[in-house]
Amino acid sequence: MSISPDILRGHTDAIILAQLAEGDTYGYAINKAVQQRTGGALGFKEATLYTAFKRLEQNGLITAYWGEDGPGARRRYYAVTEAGRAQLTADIQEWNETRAVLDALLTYKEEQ
Amino acid sequence: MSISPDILRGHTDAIILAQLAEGDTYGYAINKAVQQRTGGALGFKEATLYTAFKRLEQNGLITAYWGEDGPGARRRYYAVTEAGRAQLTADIQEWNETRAVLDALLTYKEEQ
DNA sequence: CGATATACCTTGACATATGAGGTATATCGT
DNA sequence: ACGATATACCTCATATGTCAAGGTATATCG
Repeated sequence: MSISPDILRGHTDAIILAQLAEGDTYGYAINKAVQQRTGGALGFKEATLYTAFKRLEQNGLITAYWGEDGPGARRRYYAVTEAGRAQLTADIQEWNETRAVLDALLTYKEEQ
Repeated sequence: MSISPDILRGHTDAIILAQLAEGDTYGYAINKAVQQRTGGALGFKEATLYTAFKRLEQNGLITAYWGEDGPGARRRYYAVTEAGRAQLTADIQEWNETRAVLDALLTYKEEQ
């Protein structure tokens, strides 16, 4: 089983911000990194990814620039802003709260 | 901070099914139970709740009937079906996978 | 006897993920 | 040399679920 769209929803931005917090990178690489880190359990559809970049940039959470080197010139790199880092911190906190809440509501069944 | 709509999305049905798995009950009571169990961190908007009941019933995961006793006659009770129990099991499994994936992608920051 | 809690429901608006489609270069095997 | 695949970007229309806003009615409590 993999993660459904409705479950992914709301976490996309946080995942991207978390990747960018480790250093500037570009869309394709972010997606590969996410796939590797999750053992293939989670990956973005391309439309999801680029929609998210647009949204994050419009919200001032990331900035974008084109690569300058030869073969990487076609890559669009992203950098997280200060506001983006603050948002990531808030997102992680919300995730911790979400995990506690859903564990309380869903995991009782395992105890039976 | 409380759980945002986009984070809640996709978990609503599972939460309702989990409540119904403990015994038949009705909308208002489900919402109160969820609020109590989460210390107020999570509660359904009424429109969300009744939209979910409709969806779950159409998908054959729950069945509905009106209460028969005096003051409870206005209550619409729901019961989880076999398909609903199977769905809940799958939902819990997906939640466990989601928790592992998001912990891997988001919690690195705590280690710094 | 007025305010609040209980209890149900519908409709339209909104945001996000995605399918489907498009463009172009680099790399690798044969 | 060249076809297949990977890399790398993008847009548009659509589907779905949550919610704000609105409505109705009974029960309870001060």
